[in-house]
Amino acid sequence: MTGVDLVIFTVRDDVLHVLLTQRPDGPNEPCPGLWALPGGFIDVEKDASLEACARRKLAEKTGVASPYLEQLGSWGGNARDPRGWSATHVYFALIPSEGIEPRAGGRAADARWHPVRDHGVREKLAFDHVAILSAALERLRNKVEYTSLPAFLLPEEFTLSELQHVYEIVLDRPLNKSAFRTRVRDADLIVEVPRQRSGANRPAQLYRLKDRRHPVFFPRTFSPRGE
Amino acid sequence: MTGVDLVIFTVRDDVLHVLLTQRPDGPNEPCPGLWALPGGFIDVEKDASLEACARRKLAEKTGVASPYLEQLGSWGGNARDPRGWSATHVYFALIPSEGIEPRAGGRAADARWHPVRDHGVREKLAFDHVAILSAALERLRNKVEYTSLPAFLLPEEFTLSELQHVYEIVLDRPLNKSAFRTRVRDADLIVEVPRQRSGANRPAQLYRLKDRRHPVFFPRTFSPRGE
DNA sequence: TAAATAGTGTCTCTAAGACATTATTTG
DNA sequence: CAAATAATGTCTTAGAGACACTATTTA
Repeated sequence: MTGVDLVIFTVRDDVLHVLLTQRPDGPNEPCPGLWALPGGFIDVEKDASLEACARRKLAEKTGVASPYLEQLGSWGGNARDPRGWSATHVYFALIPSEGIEPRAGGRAADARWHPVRDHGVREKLAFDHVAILSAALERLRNKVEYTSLPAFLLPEEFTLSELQHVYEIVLDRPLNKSAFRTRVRDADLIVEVPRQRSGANRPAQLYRLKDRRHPVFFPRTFSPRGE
Repeated sequence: MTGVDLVIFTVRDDVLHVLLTQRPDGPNEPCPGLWALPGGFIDVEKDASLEACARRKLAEKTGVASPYLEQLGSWGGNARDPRGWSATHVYFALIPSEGIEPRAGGRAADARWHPVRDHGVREKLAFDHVAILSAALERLRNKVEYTSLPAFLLPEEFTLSELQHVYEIVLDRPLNKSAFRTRVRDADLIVEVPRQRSGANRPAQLYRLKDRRHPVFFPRTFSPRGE
């Protein structure tokens, strides 16, 4: 049986979160009551491709129409599901948290954002989802070093300080301000919008992405970890 | 029906090659006579996992026991195979060409190395294998910029000049000699072997990889120059 | 000796990092 | 005014690129 699973990340209250659904209880249900990555099976009528299936499930769970989505990989074997040999195609999504509340749908008894600590989530996960989540985190943290991925965690308009802040959250380390700004400018990934964010201080210029679907690759990583 | 396909690269006569098999002719065979990536279906008895299946097929086709192997991604949809909705898990392998001759096995009428030009191969390919090969090439060429992947295309012992040469073949551009050498040295990925390669010139020191399974990631790409 | 390739040294340039400084708002 | 954050400038440093130079072998 071939399925599609999703690792959906967002940032809420300055912490990275992942969306999980609770497995239903029941006599023939595998991993009853455990938290799992949202997913399901391909509908050969509705889904023209694997990615179409992933987009459909993502819309069902979050209501987000066009988030950043990329394939993470696939996991398959005889040990991951008590019912026998199985394989799943896993996709990886980044969405802004503003105005998004997870929806319970179908057999997913409950869907909730879970804060991501060091290498995963506090709760015990179903199937091999610990390994999948861990791979997703590794992918995210690697790509943050040399791409514009964190921008997809922000709402449509954002300031440069806000952008730097999500980078710092995902990387879990501070970045240099002027280096960050020249890098972002040089990469030509954002455009000014004629508006500013004001507060009890100097107002900040607002920007939006030139392309909300494709990330930009920087020529270097942030900090050559030569150590 | 879920399958596993392989994109197996090697370098022969200073040119990148990919291994292809010819589809069998027959009344109910899809894409008869066209060249295709080697692959097949999972054997739930023999294959404990997707990767195990890929390694088994690779050994069958090439006889290579422990090559560099990584997952490339999966392709699935209703348009890729005339028989209907299908999905395949694709793996990506790099092997040295020395002493390796492709083996025809099972229904693969013929297996041959095909030179890779710009974006693929001269022959028409079966199914969606043009897209898969193109993705594999993109992955390879990207990773060559910041990893030690090309080293897996060389035999166990090699000189620094030979290593630089495979990089140049895959990248299709010359590299700076001294920069290349300091980078490789600093990355701590090779060790000297007490032997030299001699010819009609100064003999060259031979090296081997410290780890023939995992690539090393360099802190920067080769040429950040914004084209 | 010349030819050939191995291997190193020097200089420049780009972009990151550290950190100080200036700018512009509100209370 | 002070407080707060935005935005920029200056100096240093790491590593890539260009390219010249030295080293060591065979014929």
